[in-house]
Amino acid sequence: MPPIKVKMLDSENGKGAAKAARKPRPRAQTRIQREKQDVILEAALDVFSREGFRGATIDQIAEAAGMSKPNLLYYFPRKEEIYKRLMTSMLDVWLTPLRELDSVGDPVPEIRSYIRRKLEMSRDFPRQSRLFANEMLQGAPRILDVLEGDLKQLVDEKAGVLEGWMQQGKIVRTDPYHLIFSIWATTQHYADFDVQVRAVLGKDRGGEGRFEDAARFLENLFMRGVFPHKD
Amino acid sequence: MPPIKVKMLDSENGKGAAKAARKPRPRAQTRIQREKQDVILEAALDVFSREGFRGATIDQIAEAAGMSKPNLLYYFPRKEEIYKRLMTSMLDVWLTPLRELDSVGDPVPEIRSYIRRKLEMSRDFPRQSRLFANEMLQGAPRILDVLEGDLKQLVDEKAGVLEGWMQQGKIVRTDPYHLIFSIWATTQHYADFDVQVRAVLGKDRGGEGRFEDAARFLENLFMRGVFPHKD
DNA sequence: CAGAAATTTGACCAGTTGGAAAAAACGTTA
DNA sequence: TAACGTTTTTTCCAACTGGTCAAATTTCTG
Repeated sequence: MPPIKVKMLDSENGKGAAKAARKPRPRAQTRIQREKQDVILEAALDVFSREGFRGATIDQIAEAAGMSKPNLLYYFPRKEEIYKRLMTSMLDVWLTPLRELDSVGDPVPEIRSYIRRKLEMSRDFPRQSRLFANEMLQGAPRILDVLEGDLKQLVDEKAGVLEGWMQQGKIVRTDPYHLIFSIWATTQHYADFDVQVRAVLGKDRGGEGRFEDAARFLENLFMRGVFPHKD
Repeated sequence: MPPIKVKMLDSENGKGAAKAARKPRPRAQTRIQREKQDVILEAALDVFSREGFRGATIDQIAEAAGMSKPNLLYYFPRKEEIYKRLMTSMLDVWLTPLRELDSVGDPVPEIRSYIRRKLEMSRDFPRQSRLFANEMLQGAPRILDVLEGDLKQLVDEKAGVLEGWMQQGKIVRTDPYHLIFSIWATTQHYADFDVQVRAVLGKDRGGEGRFEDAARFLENLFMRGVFPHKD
């Protein structure tokens, strides 16, 4: 009955999707459908990223989206659908910076701008970062297959790129996987642990400028640490 | 009625604690009380670190602790008590490595061993790390005062130590706060994002050796990045 | 061992939760 | 405007939630 078909990263259940409608015309999405779905996803991002999957309630999401619970359930027949949709779309965006790491480019600006872009994502999409972190903390029960599949593959490839640069002597010889981890960790920290960062920096230094400072610091850390130095 | 008095980092509610017992003898803790409380806290750490405060249920904790819900509630009359106890004791342990950073020592081994100890904590107490991370993701509603108080104070002090070293030219001149953040981020990553790390490293490299590799990598990153280099 | 204190259990409760069903309201288009 | 598909609201429910309470059981102490 629900007119929304969601592409999901399902792995186990293949039963709920049956129940063929009498009029099998899916009939393309309405304008309202698209709009409301966006509103819901936006609200859900807020709630899920704070409370995690179990901690979030449909009521909270519905209220944040400015609609009644049954109305919300009309668009996403179950809580998990919302979460999955958020997850997949987030993962896609989230990995774009790494995908753009180009073996053809020069290592220094390539790595530098990768770090910068990742930091910008923490600044501009902190909730997505937290959503992801929340899933990780829970042991990634819903996206483990993605991690072991697409993500591993992408990282393997980029680790290869880094290793190539190392062999050419363009960057210091080190573990490419842990290098990637450290970039993830340091940049995402500013989204996931934002409260702590701001609390420690205090009112004066905890403003928007903290991202500038972080960028400067990280660039320094990685450049001096990762690249051969001759001074 | 409940014989357990918990030291908590309360900030607002000062009402529930009243209700003076008729026999005001607190009567010291029983052996059973100590044992069971430990069992409960252990179980609660498991559940809270995975599900967060809201996501965790007393039933889950009780089952993990091998006792009935009312029995558990006999020792900790409310869910929040358990959480607070975990939080305070965890925070204390968690900051020990930073407290030990000694201004008198030599910067290189001091910072190096700080990183090592933090990484060891991620390896040996990953659930504590995740518990903390979970609280951060939620905006630290229950420990914000600690962050802005004790934690900030400690970090301010240690940032001062780092700055001293910088002025002596013993370490590279950089932002001491973000340096501390980056050590936190990179080391805690191996606890909080453990699933991801293992998924990406794969079966062959994802074993226990990953902490060795991480230690080697991080040492390299920070030493070469933070300290003046003359080769 | 008796009695008291400590511990455990079972039954229970009110509020919340995810979700179903159906009817009502709305919008569109022939 | 009538008919039909879409959207929204109302009502409802069973399972789960945090927590209470009194009774039953176990453990300790004199």
